[in-house]
Amino acid sequence: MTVSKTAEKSSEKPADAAKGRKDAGEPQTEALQLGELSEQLGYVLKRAQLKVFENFLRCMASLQLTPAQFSVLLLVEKNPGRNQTEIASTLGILRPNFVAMLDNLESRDLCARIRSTNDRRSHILVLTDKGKAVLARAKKLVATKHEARLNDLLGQANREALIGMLSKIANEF
Amino acid sequence: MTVSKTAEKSSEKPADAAKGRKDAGEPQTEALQLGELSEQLGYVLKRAQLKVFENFLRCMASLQLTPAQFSVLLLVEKNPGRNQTEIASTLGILRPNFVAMLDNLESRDLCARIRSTNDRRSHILVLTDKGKAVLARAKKLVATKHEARLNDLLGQANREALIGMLSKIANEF
DNA sequence: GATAATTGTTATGGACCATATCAAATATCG
DNA sequence: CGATATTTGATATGGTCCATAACAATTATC
Repeated sequence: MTVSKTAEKSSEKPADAAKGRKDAGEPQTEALQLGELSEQLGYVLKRAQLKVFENFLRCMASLQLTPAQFSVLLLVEKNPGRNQTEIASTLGILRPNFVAMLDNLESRDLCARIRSTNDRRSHILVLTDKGKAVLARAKKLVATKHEARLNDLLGQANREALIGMLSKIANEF
Repeated sequence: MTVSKTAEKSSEKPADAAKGRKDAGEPQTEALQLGELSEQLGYVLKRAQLKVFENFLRCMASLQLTPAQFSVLLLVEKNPGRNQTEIASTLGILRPNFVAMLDNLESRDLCARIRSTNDRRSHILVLTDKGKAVLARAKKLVATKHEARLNDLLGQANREALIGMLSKIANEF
C-alpha cells in the first residue's frame, strides 16, 4: 500500500522551492534558508526516514512489500508459534490495526493463522512456503539494493555506528 | 495535536509483549527475538523518529507546538517575506495541506498572512509579536530539554555525527 | 487580448493510528 | 463448581496526515 500508485512524480520534494527555472536565467526567487532547522534532530530524522522508506518501497516493488509487512514476515519467521497479540505488540502495532494487515498477507498466501489447540482464542502465526520464499527474496533485495546503498553513502563503520545510535535513541530516549 | 489527549497510558510500547507479569513469577511467555529486525535501518529509524517526536511534544506541551508547527515558525522567522507556496514546499508540505496548518497558527495569533502588493495572489507570511515570543521560548525549551537529552545520551561528538549522517541520507539517498 | 500558468483554497479519498466495544474462550476466585 | 474478570481476535469508528483534482482570482506568455 501507499506505494507505486501514481507515486513517482510530485510528492513535493523539500529544499527545492525554486523549481520551474532552467537554472540559467535570472534567479528571481532566492533559495530559502533552512537555518537552525537543519540542526534539528526531529526534522532531519523525519526527512531521513521518509527517504529510506521511499527507497525501501522502490527496492521491494517487485515483491509488493511495505516496511511494515516486511517486519511482520521477519518477526514471524524468527518467532514461530506466536499469536497475533505477541507479534503485533512487539512491533508496536495495535491489535485492531493488525487484523487488516494480516488479512492482506494471508490473502496473498504469505502467512497463515492457525487456531491454537492450547488456547482456542489465539491464532498462531506461521509463514507459508510461499511466504518463506518471498521473504528470502526480500532479504536479498534489501541487502543488495537497500542496505548496500547505505554502505556506499556512509561506509560500513559509519553505517553500524548510525544503527547503534538510532537503537539507543529508540530504546533509551 | 495527536498529543496530550489521553496520551500517556497505552500506545503499545514495542519490545514488551510480556506485560501483565509481576516480573517474579514463572515467565510462561518468553520474550520475542527481534533478530535481523534490529539491524534494519528503516525499522530502527522509524522507532527512533517516533521516540524523538514523542519527547518533542512533551517538551513543548506548555506551548502546544508540534514539530511541524515549530518548523514552520522557524522557517518563517528565518525567511521573512515569503509566501505560502515557498514555505510549504521547502518543508515538503503540499499546499492544500498547508492551509489548515496556517489557519491554526493564525487563529492563535502566532503568524499572519499578508496580501502581497507585487503579486496579489500571494500571501506573504510573517510572525506576529506573539509568534516571535513563543518561538523564542520554544527554542529555549528545545535546546534545554530536548536536544540536551541527546547530548546526555550520545555525547556532543556523536550527536553531531548523527545529525550529519541523517542529513546526508535525507539529501543524497 | 486570448491562452496558459500560478496562488491560495476547497473537497475528497487513502493510509495510518487510537479507542471503545463485542463474542468467544480462558483464567480467577469465592 | 460457578460467577466474575481477563484475554484474544475482530468490528466499528474517529482523528490525523498525506495526496490528487478542481476552482476562482490573479498574473504571465504569446
